[in-house]
Amino acid sequence: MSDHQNPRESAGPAKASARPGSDTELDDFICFAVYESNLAFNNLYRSLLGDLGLTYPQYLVMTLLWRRDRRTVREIGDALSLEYNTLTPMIKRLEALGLVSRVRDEQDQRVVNVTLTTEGTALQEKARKIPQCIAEATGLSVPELKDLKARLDTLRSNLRSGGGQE
Amino acid sequence: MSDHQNPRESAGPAKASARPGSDTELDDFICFAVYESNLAFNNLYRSLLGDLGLTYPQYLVMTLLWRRDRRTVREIGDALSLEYNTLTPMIKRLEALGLVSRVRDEQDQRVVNVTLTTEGTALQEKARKIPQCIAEATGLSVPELKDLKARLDTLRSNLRSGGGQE
DNA sequence: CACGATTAAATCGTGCACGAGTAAAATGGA
DNA sequence: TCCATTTTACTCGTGCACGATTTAATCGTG
Repeated sequence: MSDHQNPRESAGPAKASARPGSDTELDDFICFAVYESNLAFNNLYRSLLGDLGLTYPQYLVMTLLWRRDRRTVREIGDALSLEYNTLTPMIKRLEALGLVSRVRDEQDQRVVNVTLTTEGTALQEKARKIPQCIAEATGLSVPELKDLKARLDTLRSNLRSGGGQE
Repeated sequence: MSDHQNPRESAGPAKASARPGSDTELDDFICFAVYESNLAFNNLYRSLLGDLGLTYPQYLVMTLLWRRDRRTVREIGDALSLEYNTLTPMIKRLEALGLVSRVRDEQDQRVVNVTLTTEGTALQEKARKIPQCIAEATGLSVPELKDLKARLDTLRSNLRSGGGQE
């Protein structure tokens, strides 16, 4: 009925950055700030990764493999907090692109090992400039980024422990 | 080839929260911290919104309408940074749930006005406790949340201005 | 050895997000 | 007035994310 009823006792008022032009009516939702920041990152990555033919989640998987090759699907899922039903199709797409190969483990036939192909390894060169571009696009200094990351890690840890098995 | 080559001059070292158990190999990516926080929020909202039969993006749309009813699809898209191709099916699902109605504007036949149904308005009562639950699940104080939100707003603004039309 | 329980992975269905393309209404000059 | 342009919305195809279910391999314990 009424026009502006804010649940401000919960998530905080935070009317700081309300510019007249932008419709920031969900200012007091911290989750919305995270949601929007994630969308902004995705869109930035989309333009940067277009040359490589990768999506952002695919880039994360490739980054893991560039750092340490030969991982199981489960290991990748643990690192990215993703389930098999997300990863299996995604890794199959990377396989179709010729970047990774999926082979059953000899010792344990349940396990699928994901390894880089020559082409997948070579792609790392073309991706080397990306972290630098991202860091610059944030417009924040290294200490600021470090601090923000620490706060987000705390937030994420709290959210998982609270929502998971309370 | 080599085992650990970190692009740490760009996105910051940030080896602070590396616990032995959790596989945090993407620590130095600020984007990854945002990505993971967003996933954590989504999963928390999923459990909270299950009773209402809403998804998180649907909840955001409903929240906008609860604050001010009768919005065009464009207004909703501006508020959430979403395109028509995302919103049109989503709002049609809300319509199928009986929560909103979509009617063409009399003056401008291009415009579709989205308004709450009686049922949609009534749903606000059941959703009233959610912001409080979310705020508590973050485990952060109101000043901390306010500060974190301000930093994310800066980050998002920088990302958009840099990646958009440079 | 046998057999229930656990684990790794895959499949299916739903919904969000976006690029590309389409359609129709409204607008703005020449 | 007329027509190109803009605006609003929609459709289609692809990929991510997850709940629910399924399959196959391995483990554990009697």
